[in-house]
Amino acid sequence: MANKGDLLPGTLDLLILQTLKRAPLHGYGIAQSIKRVSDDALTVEEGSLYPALQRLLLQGWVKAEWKITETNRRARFYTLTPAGRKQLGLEISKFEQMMAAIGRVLADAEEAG
Amino acid sequence: MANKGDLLPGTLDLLILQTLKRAPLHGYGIAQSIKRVSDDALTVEEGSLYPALQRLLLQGWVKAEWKITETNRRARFYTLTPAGRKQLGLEISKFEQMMAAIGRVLADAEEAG
DNA sequence: TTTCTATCCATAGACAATCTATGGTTCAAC
DNA sequence: GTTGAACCATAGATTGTCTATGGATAGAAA
Repeated sequence: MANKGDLLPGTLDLLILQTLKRAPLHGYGIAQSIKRVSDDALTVEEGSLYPALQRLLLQGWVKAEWKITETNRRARFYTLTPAGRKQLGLEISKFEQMMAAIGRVLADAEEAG
Repeated sequence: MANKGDLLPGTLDLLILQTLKRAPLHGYGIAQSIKRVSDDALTVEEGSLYPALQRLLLQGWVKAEWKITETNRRARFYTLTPAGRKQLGLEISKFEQMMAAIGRVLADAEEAG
């Protein structure tokens, strides 16, 4: 089974927060950015993205304001809050610990227990 | 939100298959092994483990037989099948691709788009 | 001989996170 | 005036993991 989806479950918030760390962006732009920066390996569906943004708003990790885009449209721009920046740090370190742990399991060859 | 759990969603099958690659094991032993090899960073709850094993059985990636343990108990020993071994390879490479992609996003600092 | 702990099995139900599907608005190009 | 891309957003299905529960047995300790 594993994951049939477009990204690893549990990593979406991390990806969004990290993307917003670079600069405030609207939802569509966030999805584009993640796709582009990951060389098309990660695709965030809108049905995943907007609920995630709602969660992040509720947590106070991002804030949103309506602005006009370069293409002259109304769009909600999301900005990382200080709390969000802190949260991003937490998630990164948690994620790295996970990766290290999984790496140990994958690297494990053969020894006594 | 991220993940409150004990492991990254989407990685459990990978961890189980990898653990069984070393040697056939019963459920309890699989959980112990993952915990030990990961230096206690990854804990697989029984309520996660057994449903996962059922899925793996259904997929034909592992097979099971009742045996007697070293401690003289009846236990179901799970063994990786050839298909399971192949699947493990797939999941590892998929996982590594994911990690690389996420790594690119995390490493991304500041540039035009 | 009772009781406790560790070893083992397994399922039901809750919950969280993502995806699919849908529907809508507006700008710009044709 | 139609099309397509840029944008928003929600409902419902699905999946995966966790919590909670329940049970059996071996061996040690009391």
